[in-house]
Amino acid sequence: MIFKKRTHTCGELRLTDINSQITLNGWVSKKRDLGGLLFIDIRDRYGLTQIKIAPENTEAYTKAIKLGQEFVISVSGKVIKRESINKNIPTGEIEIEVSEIEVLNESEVPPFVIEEDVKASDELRLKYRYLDIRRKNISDNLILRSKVSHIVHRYFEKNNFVEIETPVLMKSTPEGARDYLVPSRVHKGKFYALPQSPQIYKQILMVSGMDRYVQICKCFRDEDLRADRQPEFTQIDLEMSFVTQDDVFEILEGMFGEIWKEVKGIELPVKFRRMTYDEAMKNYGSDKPDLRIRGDMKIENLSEIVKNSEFKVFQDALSVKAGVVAGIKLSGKEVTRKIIDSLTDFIKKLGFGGLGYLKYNSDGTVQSPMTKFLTEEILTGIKELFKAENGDTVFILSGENLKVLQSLGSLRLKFAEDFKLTDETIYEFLWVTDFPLFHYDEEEKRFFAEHHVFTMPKDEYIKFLDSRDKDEVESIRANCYDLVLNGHEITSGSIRIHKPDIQKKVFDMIGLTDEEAKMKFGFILEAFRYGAPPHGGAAVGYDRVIAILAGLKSITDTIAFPKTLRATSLMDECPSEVSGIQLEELGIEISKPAVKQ
RNA sequence: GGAGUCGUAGUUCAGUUGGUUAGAACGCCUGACUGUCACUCAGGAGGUCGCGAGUUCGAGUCUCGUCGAUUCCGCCA
Repeated sequence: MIFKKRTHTCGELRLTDINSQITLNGWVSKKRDLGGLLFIDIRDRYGLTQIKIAPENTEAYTKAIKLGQEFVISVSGKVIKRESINKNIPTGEIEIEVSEIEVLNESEVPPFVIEEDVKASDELRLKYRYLDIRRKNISDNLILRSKVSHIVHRYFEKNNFVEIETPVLMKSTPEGARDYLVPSRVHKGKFYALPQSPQIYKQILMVSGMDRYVQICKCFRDEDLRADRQPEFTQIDLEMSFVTQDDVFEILEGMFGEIWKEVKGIELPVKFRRMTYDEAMKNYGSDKPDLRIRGDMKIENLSEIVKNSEFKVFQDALSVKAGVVAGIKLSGKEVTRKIIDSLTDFIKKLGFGGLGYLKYNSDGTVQSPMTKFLTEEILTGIKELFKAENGDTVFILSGENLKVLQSLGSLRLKFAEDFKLTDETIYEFLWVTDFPLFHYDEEEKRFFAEHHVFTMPKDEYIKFLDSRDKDEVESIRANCYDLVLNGHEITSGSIRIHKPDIQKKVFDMIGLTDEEAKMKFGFILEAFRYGAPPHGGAAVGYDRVIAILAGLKSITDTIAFPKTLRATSLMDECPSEVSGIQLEELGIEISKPAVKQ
């Protein structure tokens, strides 16, 4: 098909282009028919330009009058100054006096109007994603994503990293998340797995001497989804040899520094704040604290102050070994009966009997259902600890340590949201370090690796690898770290075990026999026997980073073709059934679901 | 796997205590209008109230089931 190709995009013409003869290609966005004069906004991904068609130009006018929304057109004409300026768009000072118009393609009436402030539901937008992407709000995210990708590639090349592609069809390793499986036709009854991350390959590449590896890669996890979790997502995956934790931090700080500088024009600190996991849990009840919250709202431990209290709820909590009484202060907000009730509801859903509170009224009195159980000394102690002033409210929970801290952490976030205490204009990066290596699972009565089985314990804890005492084992801290941004985990990594004896002890701890270890991880263990260098790395949750840069709550709109929470694609309707022949070739039979009565 | 919210015109929504012919806005179609930019004005078409069952003289409205979207917990780095 021959057509007049564009000389400019729909976003670039300005006053300086006046009198130029130009051609634009794009979509009909809006038509304003004044009976005689006809104005049309023509759109492409660069912007919007108004074209003017006068009835005197009979041929162009007859064509133009019949144009519908989303028709694809080529218009040629002269750039002229507008009689009345539109300040809302960059091309608002000019318009095109059309001499010639060509319809390149017609369009059916779209199922929703393509405009920035779209009214359509997510469901409809996903079904017609190609129309959704015509909206600037979405296309800008994809363009941003591409820009960051270029920055990342450039940065790592400059830092002497090698970009290596690792297999998408790999061996299923049952540790961690559920794998997506791909049946093998050649080996009936056997399956490949799609990578949850290229973890094992990148460590083997370190054994190969590749030294500094990076890859922006797709990862897959067959788990239930959330707003910030898609079944397939993207990581910036990296691994380095002969490094310590600080070297990995430095490389990533540099990377985020460049991204923020180029995308946001913001200079990030050269080094990010750091906090240990234990500090984060103790102060914020979370391993990914949001540090943007005004007043910080740290959790305070009240166990010492109330230990002699006769209040039964506190006594019960403190009588068990891991029991604690702790609280959090909400400053200067009017806490009504209604708010207390809704907070109590919130806390009850987390498994508590109730929520204690001390409300310091403006007249100096203290309002609380607990005052009658607490002595003057205790009340003073609490008030002093929190530096509570009139108008503040202190909320108190008691029970098992971790649960109390996490729940106060949730409460902290809820306060931040309900009372708008978060400074949305800043970016708070934070390294959380020294994660526990293991946790004990009460149901399965065994230890599990907190991060993954190749994580190196910190030197001073290696002695506990032979212990089986729950407290001792759970006290082991690892060379394992997360990077947290505004309360979101955006990077996770560790220094890996490169010594076979330590690796064996870790396998022993999680109850993996030599034989099982060999079956699951044999190839990597074998590789490690041939001179594995000390190494470590991390993986950056790319979709989340883009979402934060774009100011989005969900990662969905950072992805061109995302899936729903039930892991389907509404546009192409996958997953879908396959033919009997396809199944037969794979040696697969579908078991019939039990008929419901 | 569990809990919540939502599902009514092409779209976004309203629809009272269960009661006659289910409404609005935008979009669409027709007509008028030569400086609009959310153009304006006049008229018109457009409905399996997600689907199925039940209660009832009568269901968009109540009950149960089911499907889909979404938020959270479990799960997941």
